[in-house]
Amino acid sequence: MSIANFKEIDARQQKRWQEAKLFKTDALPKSNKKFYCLDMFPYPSGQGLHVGHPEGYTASDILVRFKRMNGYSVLHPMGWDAFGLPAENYAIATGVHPAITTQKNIDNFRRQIKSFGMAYDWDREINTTSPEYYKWTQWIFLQLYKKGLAYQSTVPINWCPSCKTGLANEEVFGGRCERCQTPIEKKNLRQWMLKITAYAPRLLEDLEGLDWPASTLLMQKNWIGQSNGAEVTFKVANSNEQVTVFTTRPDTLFGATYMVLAPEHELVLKITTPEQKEAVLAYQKQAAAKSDIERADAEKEKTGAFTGAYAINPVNNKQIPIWIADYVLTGYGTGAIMAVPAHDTRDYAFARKFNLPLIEVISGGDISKEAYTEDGKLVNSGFLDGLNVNDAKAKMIKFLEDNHIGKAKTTYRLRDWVFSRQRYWGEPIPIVHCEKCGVVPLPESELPLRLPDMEKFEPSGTGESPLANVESWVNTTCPICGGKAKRETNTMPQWAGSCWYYLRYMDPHNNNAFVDKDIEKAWGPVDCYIGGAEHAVLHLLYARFWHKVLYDLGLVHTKEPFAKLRHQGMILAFSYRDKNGSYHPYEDIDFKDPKNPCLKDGGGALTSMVEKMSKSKKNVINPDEILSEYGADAFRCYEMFMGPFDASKPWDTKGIEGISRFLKRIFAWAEDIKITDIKMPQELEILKNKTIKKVTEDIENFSFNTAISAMMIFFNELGKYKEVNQDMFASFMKILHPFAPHLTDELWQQAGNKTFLLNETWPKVNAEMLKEEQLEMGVQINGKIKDRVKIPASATKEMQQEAALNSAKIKTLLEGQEIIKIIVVPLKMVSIVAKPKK
RNA sequence: GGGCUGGUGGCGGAAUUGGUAGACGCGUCAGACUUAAAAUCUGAUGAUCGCAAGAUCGUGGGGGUUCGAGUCCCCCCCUGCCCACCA
Repeated sequence: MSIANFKEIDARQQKRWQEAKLFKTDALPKSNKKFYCLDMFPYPSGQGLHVGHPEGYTASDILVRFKRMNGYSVLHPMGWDAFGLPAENYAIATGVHPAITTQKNIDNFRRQIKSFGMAYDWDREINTTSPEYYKWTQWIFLQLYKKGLAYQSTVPINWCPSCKTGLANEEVFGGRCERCQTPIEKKNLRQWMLKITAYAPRLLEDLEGLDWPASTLLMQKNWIGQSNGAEVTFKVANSNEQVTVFTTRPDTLFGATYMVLAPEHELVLKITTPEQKEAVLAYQKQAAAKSDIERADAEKEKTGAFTGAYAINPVNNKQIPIWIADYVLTGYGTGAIMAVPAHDTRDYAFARKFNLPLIEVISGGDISKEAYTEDGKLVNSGFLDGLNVNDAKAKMIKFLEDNHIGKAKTTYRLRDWVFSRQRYWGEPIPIVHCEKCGVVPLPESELPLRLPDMEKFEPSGTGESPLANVESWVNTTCPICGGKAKRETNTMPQWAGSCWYYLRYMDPHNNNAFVDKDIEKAWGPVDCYIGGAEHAVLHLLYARFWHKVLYDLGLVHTKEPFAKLRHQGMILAFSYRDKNGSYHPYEDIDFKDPKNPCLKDGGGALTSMVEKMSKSKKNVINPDEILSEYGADAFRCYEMFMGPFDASKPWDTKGIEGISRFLKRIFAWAEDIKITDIKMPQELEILKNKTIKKVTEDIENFSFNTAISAMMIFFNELGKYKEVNQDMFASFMKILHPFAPHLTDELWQQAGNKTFLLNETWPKVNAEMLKEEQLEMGVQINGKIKDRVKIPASATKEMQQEAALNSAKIKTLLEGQEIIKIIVVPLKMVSIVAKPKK
């Protein structure tokens, strides 16, 4: 019996696969059975692969190998999302060009990913920073521009004083920069914007029918944030001005006791009375100076100022005061609200603070204590009195529309997308600014517009990109008039390249189009997309938006890019702290007493926690080390065995030992056995069929952990046999192959086969065989399990009942008892209800 | 504050529509092999009581529905994630 050398097996098999071009995908699927399985491509960071990366890649690899063995043409590509801040920041610090850093990191990532034996077609590898790729990112931008979906705007943007760049709302968390945690400031800058809001209704509607995790669908829904309500126009008293407000509660219009404009609202200074001017200006100044953190703090006291002006409620002609306050946001609705303090918690707090009146219009609550926001009967509301909230809404909207003072209106929380960054390491925006002609898109023939070489990458600090310093690049001629012009110096955000990469994989070397139409029709859409839940909103929403634009242009044939989506959970790790709070590495810990881990050197007891891996917590696992110790197959199987695919779960290096033992046992067994044409015992045949069925279903359901468990149970039995027939051996090798491809191909070839398992056919389940199985059934008396009896899988209800009543133990227990009822659960149990005889 | 998750042995986790809780693996203990250790193999392993057969209790806590609840209903507690004045 020899010991498996997994390192050698990995190397040998990977070489054979490569020489045989085993993973090469044809230009088009062979039939309509196609399977496009996509991993979210990584950002190639300097740290190398995290143990979390291969979790998703292994799952997609299992699926792809499984589908291929089931006769599908598969597309399974990998590439690099390589633009981004870390490489640029590294360049600023060291002077090393981002292209060099990026290339080095990509080479390392590719080496690591290849070492796991993933069945990627590496001929389709893409890199978002290569001009051949970003040519088409720029090309799509031009299409967006031509459709009027890209526009310039001077907007108060989120400015990170540390990164010296603007950030999208989505990159700001809690008022701080997503990357460096610096508090955000406001800065007015000219920006390129993408009109994603134009697609808000479709981005919402088309979520229906996607096979995505429910929580992700919900997050997208909330992010788009549809709310249905009405716009109502109020005249300003003693003035020609009018204010339109948006409300989701038109039913409460009779309860409006004041109005609030956002401090930045354009009408504020026009309507403010001279007496109030000073107070209003002071408040505006104060609001502008506030940081986002302060403004977003919902717990803080309400603030505001009275303008001196009054608005006329169009339904009852009452005059109500107009205030300004920063709890009303410029960017949402119309930037103005009618305040109904009796039935809105924010208005209630504001009215209490400034002693504004309340009018109850919906009964059911106690408005002397708090705002009442639930349903109830309308009161004090003229023609709405007596209705419930929903009916009142409908009736009010009809009234508003009939009298031309308002209309039904749907608004969205979604904002347009700030699509420019004042950065070097991104796709140049293919636009020139001509002195005569203004904004001129670059002709498509001039793409790609390459990034110029640079030596210094510091941001200008004024808000302009470092590209502004490269005069030879910036100064150009206008494509229309030939006159003097300057290139756009903003670059695209990191999300740009990932908005369409899944299309490029289908046709990665096409020089004439971003993807050939027929090829897209054959491979699209992505059948299964796998990646982390952290992209549940941003990347997935942006990519859907671009896809819909391309769909409208007739360039892709489906409305949605990703038919099915699954997230892998995060891989965490145990960390151990002593009573002083210091972390200790795994090697220093004694686990003798499983309930009380302590330090090996006699130090005190430790408390364990499951946390994210980080150097400071001394719990980082390096995939390269694991791989060289246990081999690729053990790594793959362990990550799949740890727990449910989508749950976050802690890495436990002890756990991989168990998997490694499982694989070693298989190797030792396979080296030892004789493969002949003997007949195997029926119990083993039954178990084999059961296992095939279970593994097949589990792969389809992403239950990889239980699939491995089923194969362990099978092998615990199979491993006892020293002579097996070809079918038994082949079936086991085939179902294990997607999980442990190196070991199984090695053993397959050792057994004299010239083929690769990937080209073999997935084993079929013999349903007849499963009927022969002997099952153990529970017998309950009055709800408690009293005995277990054997029945065949083909047993009828009558046979089950008979078997239960024939049990000696049950007979004894039923002596002197009267049976009231017998419940038979098919193939599971018999439940007897009995009570003592009188 | 809102939304979404999840809470099962010492640990990771199993458990179709309510139907035998703890599969599989780790760890631990005992035994075999060994001069010894490692590796490997065999067995035991939810808790409590008991020599034993067995009994009782057990899926965050408390109630309920049911012949039967980890699973369904009501109340409460805790974890993690996301969003936070969206009218």
